Amino acid sequence: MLHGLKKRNWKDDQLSIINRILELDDTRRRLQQEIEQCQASLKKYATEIGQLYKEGKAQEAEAAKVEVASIKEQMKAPENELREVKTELENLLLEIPNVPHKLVPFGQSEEDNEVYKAWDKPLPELPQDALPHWELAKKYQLFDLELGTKLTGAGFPVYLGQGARLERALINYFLDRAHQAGYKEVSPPLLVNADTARATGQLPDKEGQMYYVERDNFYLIPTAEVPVTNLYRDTILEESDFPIKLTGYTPCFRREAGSYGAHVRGLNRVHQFDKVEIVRIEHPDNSYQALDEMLEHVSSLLDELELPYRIVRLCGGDLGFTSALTYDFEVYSAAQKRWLEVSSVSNFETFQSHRLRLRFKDGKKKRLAHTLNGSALALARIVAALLENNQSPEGIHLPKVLHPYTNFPLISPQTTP
RNA sequence: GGUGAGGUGGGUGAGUGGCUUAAACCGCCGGUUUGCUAAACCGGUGUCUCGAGAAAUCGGGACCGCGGGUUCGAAUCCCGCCCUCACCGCCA
Repeated sequence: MLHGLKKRNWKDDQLSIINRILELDDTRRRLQQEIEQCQASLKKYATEIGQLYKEGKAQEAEAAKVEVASIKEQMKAPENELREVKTELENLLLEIPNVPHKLVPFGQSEEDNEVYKAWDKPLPELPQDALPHWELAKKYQLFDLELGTKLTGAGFPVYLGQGARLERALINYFLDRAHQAGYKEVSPPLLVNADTARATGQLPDKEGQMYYVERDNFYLIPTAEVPVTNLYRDTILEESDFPIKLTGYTPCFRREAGSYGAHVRGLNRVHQFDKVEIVRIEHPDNSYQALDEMLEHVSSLLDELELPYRIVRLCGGDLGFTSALTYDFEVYSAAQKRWLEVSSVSNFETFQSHRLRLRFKDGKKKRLAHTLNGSALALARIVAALLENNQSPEGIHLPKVLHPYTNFPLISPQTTP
């Protein structure tokens, strides 16, 4: 475990909190035993006193009460100490991220991520006058960022006409494909309470990333992962319930403080975007096979959309707090000449299920299940790449697989808006 | 938003201070009987946590929506909160 945490570039003083936790846990046990012993004798006295009163031995009962009072007095100190120890312990435990899987490479930042599956065909080349997607959006009136700013603020795009229809087409296409792959569709609430946000690990780590509705104490979901995975909070499954495969479309809301400039132009980074998520709850023995299946699923979507992509394995420095192993899918955006992250597929092992109290019966024992999820897919950047890579003098050609969904094969000024 | 009624185990549901170790019924698991199925009968049937043990298991503690309080003793009494249902108001 310590070796694993070093992959997250933990310094020695951070590692020492592990020792502190072990120490606190010992104290906790000792105090708990001490208190429970007292409780046991209090229980005995209570029945005894009841008995004595019934027999009319009031004097003896009074004597016993004095005894009880002294035990209670004696319990006070350990009780207070236990409360403190428990609080400190819980706070420390919430600070511990998931332990990276053995495949996770060492590294500081996304620079150190490992290309797991490269794009082995030539990358598309566009003519010199090729436009980035935010220019194309203006040209064909597909979405409008300034209108969004008027309604809300920066980072809330308004999709219009063919842009809005393309958005809807992609959602339906992704949902249908997930359905075909055996995922059960869920349409969850977009606001969740703090318990829900904590169980999937958004709280306390990503507090600042979520929009918060103070009046009702609700959080706007940053991803469908949160409500969908939480369907199984406080659940005990049978082994025969596996695998559990869920999918859901939701808008996702992210405050995304930080990072400005060209990289966040257009749809590259927005506060609200649409996403179809796939979630799996698996037997620990099968979770890595499930992860591979999810990679296959996402790959097949990108193949069908005819987008060039690569898969990278996140290094320790880039790995999310809750994840044990994450693969990112990056689509090549020809006009921007850069790779855009469009999907992130992760195995959380027992990290979330511990907080979810999501277990299954393994014979007589109960064990924590494994949870996984992945974007399949995130819309905004897919739209960006589709627009840029498929631009041509006559318009933007959409991949065949989308035609039944859009009812138009080409985006052009001539197409019905 | 207003008024009222409620929240008990997998389900229904009894339980107004100690006889509750939460009744009873249903469900589920095991067994007996029986050509098979069914029925009947018998036994078992929660979660968390601490300790002992190689394990089966055994022992302690907590848990009747959540959190406090009263009491020697709380499912039961008191206070706060959350939620559900019904009706009214508003409304896609």
